[in-house]
Amino acid sequence: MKQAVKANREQQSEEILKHNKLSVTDSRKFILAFFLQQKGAISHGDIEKKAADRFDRVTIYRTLQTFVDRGLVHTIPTADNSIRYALCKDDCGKGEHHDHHIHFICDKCRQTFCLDDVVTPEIRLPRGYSAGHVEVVVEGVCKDCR
Amino acid sequence: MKQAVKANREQQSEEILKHNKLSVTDSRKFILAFFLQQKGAISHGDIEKKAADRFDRVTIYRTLQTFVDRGLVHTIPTADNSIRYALCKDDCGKGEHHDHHIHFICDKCRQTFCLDDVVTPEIRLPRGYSAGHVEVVVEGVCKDCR
DNA sequence: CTTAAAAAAGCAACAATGTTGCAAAAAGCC
DNA sequence: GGCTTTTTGCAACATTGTTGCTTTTTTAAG
Repeated sequence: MKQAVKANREQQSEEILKHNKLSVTDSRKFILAFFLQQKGAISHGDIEKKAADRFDRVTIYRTLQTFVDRGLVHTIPTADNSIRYALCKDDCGKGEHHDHHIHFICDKCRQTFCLDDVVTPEIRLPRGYSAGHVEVVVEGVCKDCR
Repeated sequence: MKQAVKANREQQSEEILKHNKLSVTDSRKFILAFFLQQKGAISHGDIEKKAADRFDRVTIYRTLQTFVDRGLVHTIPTADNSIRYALCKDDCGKGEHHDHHIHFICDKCRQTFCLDDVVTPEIRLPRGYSAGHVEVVVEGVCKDCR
């Protein structure tokens, strides 16, 4: 049963890669499947632990970079100097990101979530400043930990 | 003339340190004066460059950590893996931070500013989530670069 | 001003994280 | 299958951050 779910994620990963005109390789399938399995955002370290020597560290860095470049994942800023990555939703697609959603970091489980349903608010800036991207990170307790 | 301004910042730094019951040392005065001089937020690297071997790298790390612990400065999350620090305003004070303001990163000069007058908006979270701290980072073009 | 206790700085060594160049291997394509 | 392009693995290196310990500086008290 669980085997079937995993196989499905592998299948799904392969389709996503092809759809984005990326070569289908073991590491990319593995990392993408990890993203699909994961509810929250993940870091390079998370992948390295999970992969456990199946791939070179450098490969993981490069794969993540490729995914970011192609708009498959986006980065989430954190205060503790560890870049986290999360899968982009369909509406991100090629080129620009439309990640209007906010990010949530749980103080207890330390997981990072994309709250896709919560839209970033309009920010009124002082005269002279023009806004591009707005990033909102909320820290608190998630629904599983409360 | 400029000499006087600099001397004044040194003086001011010393007062802040004493007010926070911290020993007055060269490195602390230097780093605090740098914060006072700077409009935006600064990183460990910025200080290291500015200090140019006057202090050990470790001392800078520890000084920054002390300042954060004592509530003199706060950290700002960024997407590019470099922790940035900014001076806290008076209302932060001892213990908890009240940095309700948002942060602004200029795409052109890459400086980070605290927009003290812009208050973080209320965020309506999905059922089950409870919010603690809310961090808003806006990227765009600052008033000096437009 | 001198001095003893406390705090901070400097040094060295280490750990973690991220980057680059290049040769070998795998994927894509006819 | 064979050829071209892309990706991987490896090694070496750069940057960033941490820890333990000794020396120096600061503080506070006489």
